[in-house]
Amino acid sequence: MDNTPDHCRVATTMEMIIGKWKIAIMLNLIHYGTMRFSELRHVMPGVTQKVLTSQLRDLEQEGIVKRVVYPQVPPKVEYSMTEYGMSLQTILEMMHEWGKAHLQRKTQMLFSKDTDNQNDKNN
Amino acid sequence: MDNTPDHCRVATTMEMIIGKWKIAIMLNLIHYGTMRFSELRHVMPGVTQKVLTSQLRDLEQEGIVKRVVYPQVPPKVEYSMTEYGMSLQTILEMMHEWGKAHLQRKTQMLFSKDTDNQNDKNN
DNA sequence: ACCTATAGTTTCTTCAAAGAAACTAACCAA
DNA sequence: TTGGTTAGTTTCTTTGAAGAAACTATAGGT
Repeated sequence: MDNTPDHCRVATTMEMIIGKWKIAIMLNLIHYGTMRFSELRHVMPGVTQKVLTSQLRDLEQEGIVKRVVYPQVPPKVEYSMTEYGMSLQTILEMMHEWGKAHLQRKTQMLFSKDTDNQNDKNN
Repeated sequence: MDNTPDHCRVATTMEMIIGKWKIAIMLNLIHYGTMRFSELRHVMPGVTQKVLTSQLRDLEQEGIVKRVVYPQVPPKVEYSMTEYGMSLQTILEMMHEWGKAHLQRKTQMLFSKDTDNQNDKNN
């Protein structure tokens, strides 16, 4: 009675955090501690500068990621998880584990499909 | 060295599961056990039939949701989490909790912004 | 003959997120 | 003065997801 419309809003909240590359960014920052912009780009080839920037801005605005600019030339900007952001660590790592297992499961299902007809022959 | 490109793929996997309404669907199914199509629609006003159907199909295809059709007129179709889907329960509930707290935090920040200037007066 | 209920499907439209590619700023080194 | 480095921004295009609204199938009731 008080938990029903809840579900919707919570999902909405999670979406802010889950945007194509945000999980990957956070996992990398948790793993490496602190990273420069170019390092993030390096461990995540496939994301464009524009998108990476905007995802980082989003996370920063939510208080999950901290951005530190060093006034140098060439520029140096370091990103890291805030303490608040770290409250997501367990969830993110569970997602990571679950996702890995899920991929394995799907791969297995592809193989077992091929051998499905000859099921008891091969074992 | 073996965990870097990983992050990308895992995020990709999670995306399949996180699509606008999927978290809400799963949380509801976990909470209520088994639900008819119309019941899902009822607890999630705001989602159209088309979208609800397609999200359910996705979840079904991933082996997370089970769909049971009763050959009746008018039709009766029941949805529930599979055992495999239930392996997401902990993650989903943690997301639920975290999301709730996150919303509260943001609400608080809105209020505290108003009173920020008079900070030590009020306490 | 018509209405109702349930669980969809179909078609058309809209919109935001994402991608590609080029451009910028600032300073240093050769 | 040309080039290199880093961390972006800008512009334009593409794509996919989602929404709105109407249509479908089927049987039982009146």
